[in-house]
Formats: sequence, structure tokens, C-alpha cells
Amino acid sequence: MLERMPPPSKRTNDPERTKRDILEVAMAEFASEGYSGARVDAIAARTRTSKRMIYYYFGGKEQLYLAVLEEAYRSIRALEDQLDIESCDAREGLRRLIEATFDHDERNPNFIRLVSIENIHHGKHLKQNVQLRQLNASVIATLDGILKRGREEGVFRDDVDAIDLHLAISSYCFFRVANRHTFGALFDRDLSEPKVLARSRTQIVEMILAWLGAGT
Amino acid sequence: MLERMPPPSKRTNDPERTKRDILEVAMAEFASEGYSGARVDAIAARTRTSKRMIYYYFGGKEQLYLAVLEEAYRSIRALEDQLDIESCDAREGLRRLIEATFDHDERNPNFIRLVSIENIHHGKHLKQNVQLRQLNASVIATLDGILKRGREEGVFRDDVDAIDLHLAISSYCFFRVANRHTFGALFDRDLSEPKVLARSRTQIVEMILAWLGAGT
DNA sequence: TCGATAATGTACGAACTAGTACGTTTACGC
DNA sequence: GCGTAAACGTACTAGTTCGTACATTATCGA
Repeated sequence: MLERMPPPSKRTNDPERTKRDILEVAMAEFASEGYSGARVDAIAARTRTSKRMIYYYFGGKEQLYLAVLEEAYRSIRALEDQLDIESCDAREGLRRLIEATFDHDERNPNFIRLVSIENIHHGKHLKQNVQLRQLNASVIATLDGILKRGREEGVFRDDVDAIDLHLAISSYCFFRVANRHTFGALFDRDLSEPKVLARSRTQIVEMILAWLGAGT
Repeated sequence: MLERMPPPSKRTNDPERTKRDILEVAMAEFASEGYSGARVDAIAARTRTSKRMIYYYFGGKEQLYLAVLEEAYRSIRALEDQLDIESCDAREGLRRLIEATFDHDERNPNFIRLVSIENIHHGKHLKQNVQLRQLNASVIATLDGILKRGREEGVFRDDVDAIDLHLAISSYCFFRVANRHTFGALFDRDLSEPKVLARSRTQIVEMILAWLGAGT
């Protein structure tokens, strides 16, 4: 009575593809549901493969989350690399970097959400990972270069350092994406709408440049 | 053998106190663990009362979270009320409002965390609640008044509206607190340290004032 | 004072969820 | 070809977690 299907479709082994598949699905799930809200079974279900493989390749839910977080950070930086900041003056270079940060955050809401989630969990996973700190050092170095050049050109004040500046820029770009939902609900302004977005993009540049130039 | 204690301590009914007790504990738990990470049993355990009462008064986990969120927002606003902004010029009034926002966010990390959590959940609870929108309208009105006055005084540009301004101010104040952990881990700067804090507090004021004055 | 209702405590259950035991198939070196 | 290890699938379990059934006590108005 029981029709026992003889293995109808040939299984095909492809460890790399399987790992990538799991990582991608896991990234979406964690970013959407948070760490505790994410379900291992839900991730497995949306994968070409089974839950067994998650544990085979990653070890467990927490390690999978860690891998996702690392992957997210890794695919992020080197943001400044293709900007060709050297070839223009300090104000123009800074403008480009701000706009690149803005566009990056806008295009990577999952990354933004993962960082928010990581902060909810007191950053305990990030703190464990030494490599990620170095990845982020490059933005600071870039900003530092721009600041130095701006001071030499006489267009920037000298009592603001690279980390101050990074805080100012990324807080605005980050918040716009991270707090989109509550901000939109409370103030009836959809920050993802193209016109509003373009307005914000202009304003953050104005703000930073006005600030740095204020002392000169 | 089994010593059956005859009710040793008289039970004392105090519904209001019980409700407040639950709300306070729940606020801490949700803010610390996130919505999915929060445990109803953990909340009950830290309460004077039992889990039964959570369901008796609030109905369930989600409704409890909603009550916490509402309470958090409610205890927040009227921030601008005791600032006496009318009595000074526009720039000074704005400075006071920025500093008040900054201090407020610094002093209420649980509120900040709850807002982050609510955004992780796509703001779906906040969207359900009509009252909360009105509570927040007052900041916008206050900012609008300041902007108008500043334009009359000829010290503020006229192409920035109250919501633009609120976004700029609160993004910085919020991010400092919300992303404290990842920022600290990545850039080795503890944003909660008094000296760093004071520096940021000065800088956000400078930034906003420089920006608004840039066109004049 | 007494009865009705609000307030509370205890113990339990049903469903979910991370993780695993066990068995099978593919791929690849020799 | 063939044997071995890597890659994979299924079915299950142990523990957790939200929620509730049932019983009891306090309170307050009539």
C-alpha cells in the first residue's frame, strides 16, 4: 500500500553553496525577527537543505548568528575605497564620504537592523570578535586624513577629531533607517520616500560642513 | 511529616500597586532582553505577585509589552514644558531644547532600547496606538515656534522645517545611547564616559546652530 | 454580618524549539 | 572500480515557555 518512492531526484553535494544558502537565509531571518525571535526551523525551511546542515556547518544558533554578523560587517567596509577622495579638496572629499555612508545605510537595511539587534544584546557578540574592529578602523583613518587636509587648507576647525565626526555622520544615516518605523508613525513622514530621502541627504552634508567650517 | 503552613502572612490586596509592580519589572525585562527574549516567567519571578496576575491584568505577553511601550512614551514627553523657552531668543531656546533632549536620552536608556526594539518589530505595536502620536506632536510644535522666531530674528535659514530639525537632533542623541555598545567596541570610545558625554553635548548644539545659521 | 465579586496563589498542560541519534548517499583519491 | 570520508536527510527528544483550570482569600456594599 505504502508507495515507497525510490530516491527520485539525485542528491547533489555542494558544501560551499549550502553554506552560503544557509547564511543568506539566516541573515534575512535574524535581521527580520531579532536574535531571540529568529527560529532555526524557519531558517532551515527556507533553505535548499535541512536543519541538520545548520548544526553540521555552524554548530548552533548562536554561532550561526555570529557568522551572520561577521558576514554583514565584512561585506560592508571598503566603502571609502572607490571614492577617489585624494583627487579633490577636503570639503569635496568629505561630501563624497558622507553621501557614500548615507547611500550605504539606505541600501543595507538588514545590516542596520543587525547592528541594532546586536546593541539590544549589549554588543556581546561583537566584543568577542577581534577582526571586526580592524575592519572599521579604515573609516576613521580616512576621516582623519580628510580632517588634516581640511585644516591645512584652512577650511576646517581643529577641535573635532575623526571619531567625533564619524559619530555625527553615522548617527544621522543610521537613525534614518533604523528608526524609520517609529519615526514614520509618530510624525507622519516616510523617511524612505525618494523626495524626503534626497532632502535628508542634502541636509546631513550641509550640517557637517557648516559645523566643521564654523570656527574658521 | 509535611508541615502544612496555615496561611502565615495575611494576603493584602492592592490592585494598583500590583499593576505598577508588574509594569516596572516588565519594562526592565523587555528593555533588557527584547520582546522575544523577554520571559513572562522571569517577569513574574521578580514581582511581588505571581504570573497569574500578569494575565489577570494585562491579558498576555504582547498586551503587557504594549502597556510597557505606552507607559514609556507617556512618561517621556512634556520634556519641553519646564524649559521656559519663550523668555529667551531663538538660538538660546533651541540650545536649551537640544540639551534637554540630549540629557533625556542619556537618562532614559530603557526608553531608547524599547524604541529600538519596537523598530526591530517594524513598529507594528506603535502603529496600533493612536494616542501616542498626539503626545509627540508637541515637540514638533515647540520646534516650529523656535524656527519661526529665529527667522524673524534673522538668525535662522528658512528652508528647514521642524521635522527636519527634530530628525537631526534626535538621531544624534538617540544613536549615542542606542549604539553605545557596538560603537564602543569598534572605536574604543566609551560614549557614556562623562568627559566624552560632555564633549558630544557641546558638539550637537554647535552642529545644529551652525547648520541653521549657515544660510544667513 | 454576610454574600457577592474582585484579587490572588498553585499547579499543570499543550505547543514550540534548540539540538541530536542514526542512517543514507555522494564524491573523490587511489 | 572501490573504499572511505564528507555531505546530507529523517525522525525524534528533552527542555522550555506561554497560557490556563481550579481553588482560595480579601474586600466592600447592603
